[in-house]
Amino acid sequence: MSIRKGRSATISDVAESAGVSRAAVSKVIRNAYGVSPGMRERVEDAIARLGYRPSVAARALRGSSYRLGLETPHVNARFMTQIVEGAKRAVTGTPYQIILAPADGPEYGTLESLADGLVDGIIAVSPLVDQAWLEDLAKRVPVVMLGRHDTPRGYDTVIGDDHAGARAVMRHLLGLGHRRIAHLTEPEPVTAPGSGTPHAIRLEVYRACMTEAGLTGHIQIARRTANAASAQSAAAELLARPDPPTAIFAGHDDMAVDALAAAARTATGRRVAIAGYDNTDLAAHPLIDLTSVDQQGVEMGAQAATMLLERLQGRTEPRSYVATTELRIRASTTAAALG
Amino acid sequence: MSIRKGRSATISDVAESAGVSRAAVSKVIRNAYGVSPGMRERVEDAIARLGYRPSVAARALRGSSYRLGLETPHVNARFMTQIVEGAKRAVTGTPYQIILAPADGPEYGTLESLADGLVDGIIAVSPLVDQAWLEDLAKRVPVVMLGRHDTPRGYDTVIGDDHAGARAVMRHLLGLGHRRIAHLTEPEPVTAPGSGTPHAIRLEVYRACMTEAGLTGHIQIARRTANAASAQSAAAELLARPDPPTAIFAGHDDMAVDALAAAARTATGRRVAIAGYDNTDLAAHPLIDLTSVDQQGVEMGAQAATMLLERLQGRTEPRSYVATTELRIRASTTAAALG
DNA sequence: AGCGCGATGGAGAACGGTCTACAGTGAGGC
DNA sequence: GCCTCACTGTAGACCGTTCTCCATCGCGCT
Repeated sequence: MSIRKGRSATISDVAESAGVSRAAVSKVIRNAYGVSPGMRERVEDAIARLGYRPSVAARALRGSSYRLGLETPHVNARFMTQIVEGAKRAVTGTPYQIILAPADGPEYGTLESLADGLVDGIIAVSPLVDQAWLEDLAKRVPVVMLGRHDTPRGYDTVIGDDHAGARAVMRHLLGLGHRRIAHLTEPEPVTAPGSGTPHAIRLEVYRACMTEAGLTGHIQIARRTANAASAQSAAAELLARPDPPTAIFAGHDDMAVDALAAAARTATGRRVAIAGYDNTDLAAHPLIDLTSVDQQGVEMGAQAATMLLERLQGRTEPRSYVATTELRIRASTTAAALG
Repeated sequence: MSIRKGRSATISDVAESAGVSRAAVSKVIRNAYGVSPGMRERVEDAIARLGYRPSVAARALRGSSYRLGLETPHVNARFMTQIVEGAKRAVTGTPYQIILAPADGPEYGTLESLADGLVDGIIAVSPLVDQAWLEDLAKRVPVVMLGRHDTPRGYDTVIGDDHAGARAVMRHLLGLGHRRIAHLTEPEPVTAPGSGTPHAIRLEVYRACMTEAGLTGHIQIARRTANAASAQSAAAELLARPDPPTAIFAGHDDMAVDALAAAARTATGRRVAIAGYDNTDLAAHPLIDLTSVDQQGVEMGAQAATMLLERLQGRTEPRSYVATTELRIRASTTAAALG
């Protein structure tokens, strides 16, 4: 009963205080079989009296930490809020909690540090890690990858229908009569053909749509620079070209918002149609009013967490969830006069 | 050497593979005293060969997890990105990592679950927890509170100079000739007088400035509703009053951005001067162009993490860091014609 | 030769839980 | 009266580290 100063009560303290064994206390807190009502009551009293809380570290060492780790890349932060929201919703009512691990630079490091026994499962938004490496990781801890268009082996995936979403954007812009449509996207490695990232597919669809429309000559691609979070300068450079685009399809809303800024900053305050992706909450703001693709980020986050919980229940065969997309047309494309 | 399928290598595996004891391996990975160059090399070889990574859970159980927990409230998310950025920067080059714990509802739960042996220190943005409870928490694990204007005992605090910041906003708005200035703030408990929250102080300064200017009769306070993240409806209600304000001082940028939306949505698209707080990156966007108070969020986050590291080094006397503020005047206040 | 000493490596006890195997106990069936 | 059995509760190993002794060894010194 005498707890050392500044230390929390342990299961031994509770056991001593309740006059039972540690194993008995463990049974009570785990709702395990073989506990008489009388003992349950005594133990619960002792727990309340001492303010006992089980040590996550000790639990994790033996079995589960009851924490799910969500790796959040620094870019595209606004979309992540949807994912987090959904994941939190999915674990409500379960003993599990979501913790976030901000990825500084190389995703490998963040993922590994999550896997170092801290969490029972990982949701990652790191499309660039090697598949073999990922399979290896998934052998140790359940993994759900967000936005990875490959055939998952050992892990699960949650993706949006990037083909449909990107095509909807392009059809919309082409339907408005735009011909000089540019694509604003992520730095090179993220869009490498065949890498299976959402941005690679959106770029690929952009190219395909331009080609189908006979606009191969008007294909223009601008990229956010790797070290700057903002895509403003990339967009500005695009608008300053001799033959500037009349429309920009941005790879996600954060870049689209940056493009809006770049357009607003031009000397003439040029009206250029701008579309984004993810339908983040800022897109609906009347001063931004951004046409964007809703890919149900919240639902994606919830599905990802649910899949992890299923794995922890014992599922072993891989699953994939594909979120449907819907184009939200707003003033950022419709109000721009076609130059 | 034979590692069970799907499990990571343990320190024992490394020890066996290198032909040394577990203690020796531990010494090597901790850079402890008493390691010969020869042994170091053999152990490091074995570590590389097996891809060994120490278990965080086991480390945490014995001593340190090398993780610092940052509790992030769901509201005012954009300000949090600054804090996270700063905290990450401060731990760069140390063995520590930042993990984020999104607070769902009651802060007590999130903080306790962080304190359950998961992290070596806690940065919290939960001004509403009871001081005695907090002191108790701080006895078990180092705690830095962000935005808590009390005299810390046992924990540290990082705050902005809310008196100066709020006064700068009010002086600015009054200087522009506004008389009907409203304050848009957080729900009731967060602004309770004497609670020492930033929002309580900003509200208090608002009242004081209005009173000093002889505008007691024009004091109008609107609050975000507790269950809605957005302050749009609160701002809309404000603008629909019979005697609507010509200026709104919003408690932070997210609410200010909501107020901008509400103003833009009015039938007349009313021009109302709007000022925020925190100078989030969106404030500088030309389509938002929000007057706001820069309180050096990144520096606050960095200071908070640094203070934790100091505590972990052994510091025991409490410290407080007060960030200076600077008003960034933008079009959201200067472009509005005074009604 | 005997001694002290710094340098090196190891043995083994924690840390706080979980979980398996087992002991005790009282009731019921024969 | 004895055996079986369901039900409770406990003992003790184990998870993967850290860390405090402790043993050993080579070496210089008296």
